[in-house]
Amino acid sequence: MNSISSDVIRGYNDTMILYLLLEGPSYGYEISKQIKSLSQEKYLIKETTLYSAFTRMEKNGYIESFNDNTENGRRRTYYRITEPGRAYYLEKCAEWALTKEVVERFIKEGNYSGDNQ
Amino acid sequence: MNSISSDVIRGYNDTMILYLLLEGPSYGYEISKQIKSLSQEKYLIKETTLYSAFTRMEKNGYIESFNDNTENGRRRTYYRITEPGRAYYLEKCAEWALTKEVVERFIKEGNYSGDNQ
DNA sequence: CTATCATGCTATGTCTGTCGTGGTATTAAT
DNA sequence: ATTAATACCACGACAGACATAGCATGATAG
Repeated sequence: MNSISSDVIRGYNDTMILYLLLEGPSYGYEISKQIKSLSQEKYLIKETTLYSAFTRMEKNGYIESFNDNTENGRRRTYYRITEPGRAYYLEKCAEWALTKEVVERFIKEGNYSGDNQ
Repeated sequence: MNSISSDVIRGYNDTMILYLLLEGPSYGYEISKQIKSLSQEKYLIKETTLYSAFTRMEKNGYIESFNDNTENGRRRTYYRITEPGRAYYLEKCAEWALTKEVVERFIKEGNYSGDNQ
């Protein structure tokens, strides 16, 4: 047990992406690297999962795409978070608090001795 | 926000069911009532979700079904947890700890002032 | 005795998010 | 030239959750 299976974190991919977009516009490859490092390699989002999340969230109005026309490097699609996106993110944070509370009533703690790190 | 959407808790239905089975054999209707009350009405598992979880987990060897032949009330299918089921449950608990740790790096706490239930 | 409600379970098909596979294209380094 | 890292996308498969619908028993009320 050193990484997270996808159907456990399912439903929080969008939240993680939006969190990173709160700090400013970004694009696919960068987001995936940030998720990797912020999670300390414990969660690696799949490319297809990421890009389909972009598509879905843009359709839902949570993010907007645009192109960087300073135009020195590679072609990229940038995304920025919208106001509905911020609201959605906050909802998900509240929902997380509830979920955590509920799930933990069904979890037995202990006996995985605190691994350092 | 007073209930939990399903794809958030997806991946923990099995864990919740197994937790309840740790205390002894049980059956569908009872489990659903217990999930409701233990979660303080915050999560209501759908019947079809519950019974398909039973089927899946029995196929995976995490639970076993049997009939109560004291036979005074309705026909029920009871389930008991197996050894692999216990092991699986403990794995999920460990995974939960990891998941929680990761997800919380992407969550902004605060500003949902503790609503009194 | 029949209607109704709570209990208890199952069959069938749909939907959604994740992901495997495979492909395209640009840039930088060897 | 070739390779690796970057950057993205199309397509289809799959699994879990769920809507809908149905069946059957037992208890309670009229």
